[in-house]
Amino acid sequence: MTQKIHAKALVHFDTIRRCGSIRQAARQLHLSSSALNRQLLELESQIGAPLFERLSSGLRLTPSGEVLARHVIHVLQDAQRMSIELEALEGLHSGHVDLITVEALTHAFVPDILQKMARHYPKVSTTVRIAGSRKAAEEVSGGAADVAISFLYQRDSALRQLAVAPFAIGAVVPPDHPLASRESVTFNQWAQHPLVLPSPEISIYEALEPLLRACRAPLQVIMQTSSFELMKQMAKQGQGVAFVNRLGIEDELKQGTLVHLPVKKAMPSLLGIYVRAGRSLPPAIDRFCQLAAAQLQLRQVD
Amino acid sequence: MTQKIHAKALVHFDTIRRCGSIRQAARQLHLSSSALNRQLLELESQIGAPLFERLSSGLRLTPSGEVLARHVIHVLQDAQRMSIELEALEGLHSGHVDLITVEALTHAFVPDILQKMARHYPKVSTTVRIAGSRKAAEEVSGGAADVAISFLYQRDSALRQLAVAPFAIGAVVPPDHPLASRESVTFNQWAQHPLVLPSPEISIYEALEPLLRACRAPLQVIMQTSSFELMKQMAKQGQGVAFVNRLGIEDELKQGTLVHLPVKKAMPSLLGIYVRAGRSLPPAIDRFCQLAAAQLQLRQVD
DNA sequence: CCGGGTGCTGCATTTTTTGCAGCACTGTGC
DNA sequence: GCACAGTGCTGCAAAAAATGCAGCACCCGG
Repeated sequence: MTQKIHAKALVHFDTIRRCGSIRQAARQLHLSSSALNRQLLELESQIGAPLFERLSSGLRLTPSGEVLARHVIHVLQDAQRMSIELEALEGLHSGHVDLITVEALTHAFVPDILQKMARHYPKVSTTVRIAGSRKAAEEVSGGAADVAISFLYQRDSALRQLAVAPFAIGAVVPPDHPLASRESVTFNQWAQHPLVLPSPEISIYEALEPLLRACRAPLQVIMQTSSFELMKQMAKQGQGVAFVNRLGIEDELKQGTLVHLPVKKAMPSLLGIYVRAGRSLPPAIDRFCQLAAAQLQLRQVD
Repeated sequence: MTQKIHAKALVHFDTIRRCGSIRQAARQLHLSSSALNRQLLELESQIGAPLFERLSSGLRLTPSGEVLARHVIHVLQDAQRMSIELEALEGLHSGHVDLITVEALTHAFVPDILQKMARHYPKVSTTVRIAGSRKAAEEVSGGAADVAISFLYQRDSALRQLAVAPFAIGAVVPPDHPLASRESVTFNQWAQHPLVLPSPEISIYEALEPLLRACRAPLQVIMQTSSFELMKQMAKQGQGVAFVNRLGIEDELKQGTLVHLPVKKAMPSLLGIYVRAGRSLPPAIDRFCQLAAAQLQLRQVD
């Protein structure tokens, strides 16, 4: 992304122009259409002339709009050029990212991000701490870490969510498990088997808890742990059924040593990237977040 | 002035660069130094590098700062160019200014502005209404007029003050008046003579009122009027002493038919240019205000 | 005539910007 | 040597701006 030096209204105008529609641009910019509309009206008032013709199907540039559009394009392009110039000068040849995340992401998700980070910005150093999902969020809102990549259910006004993606929670068992071939299984059916449950520090606990309460049959809980790795190993050895999302067991799924069977009616995990609200991100952290968001989108679709 | 399309921070950065000092730039921009300082810090945080070296006597650009400065200069220059292009297109070939002002300014101040306006922007139409100073302000805050050029003592949060200048209030008499040759005269001395006083609608009343209350001698008020012209004529004919500021009697002062003797301890009149607060000005009104502000500065110094 | 698309607006809320007052520091002149 | 005027910077509270929600009017294709 180009520098965020320039007035939002200009970038927004540019987006509206490209989309040909306010509402569509709003979706692309993660803004409400009303906010965007008002920015456009304000801009037109400043210019003193309408920038778009309002057609029933959207917008088309007026002559004045084209003049402004040219200017904005020049400005944003030159900003991009300057951005590169600044980076070459010193921008991303220094900097540090203090990341805090959860154990489940240490197997693939976070290493992948770090690899890309190291490739693009080798001079940026990184520290990674592991914590429970809520604890990770607290560290960021308290300023003790720059970025959290964590599963959170409730929004926190002290945090800004840069990206999110849902990941279905499923039962995890070896492929030879009796229920492994079923298309879908309800939680009550799993409840008959030995269970490996997360302890409350782990976010999945929150998603599972309503199901556990609703389940009237006696549960055979053979272990409750905050260690994702331990849950996974227990599942792998067939000692019990664990409940997690895809992330962190993707190798095993590919190798066929585990199968992941989505649990009906379970809230999906919400993996998000969080920074402290109201903070302007230094370039190193900004780039890190962009890479992380890209990685998130990548994992979500495949 | 160039378009106000761009982020304030950029224009402010440019001003800081030219001034070489935050506090000086703040004065020039009519901002507090703290606000400006924070904008600079925020900008540096966005860029990820300091833009100025802090010397004890001010600021000097760093290499990163020079890169940004170049970009900003390009942007602002191109904005200027675009501005002209837009005006040529349609900007100031239409538009209307709804002005409300006070009688005293109809002799020279407002006509001068209107003349310049007509010369620079012949297609912009203007309406001018006359009212008492407070009434004029109300019309603007209520949206019934675009601009007020008026004397106001108390600030109104519904109004934005684009410019102000103080004008000393003085006694106005023909040159052959007994006290005309005095260097300075106290209000009490004037009180012995026949007085022509303003009525409360006129702002000068507010400035005079404390002096009138403080004056224990019996006053010989031969007339109280809201008509500036009437006060002036009464003074000219020697029927009584009027109290006004220089504006509106400048012709007579130049011709020598009246003299203006500042009254000690009288609050000066505060002539200001006002628009509704929180409003973004259409180009025509914006230009009008700029011309008016320039005229204000012109009259103030000479 | 319905449903989904558009731009737009009033209102309450959140977020950002601003000014005031005051701190620490640095040269300058007496 | 020491007050003094100048600098940049910061905590806090008030002012201002941006935003989202819900809902309006409109238009077009089924």
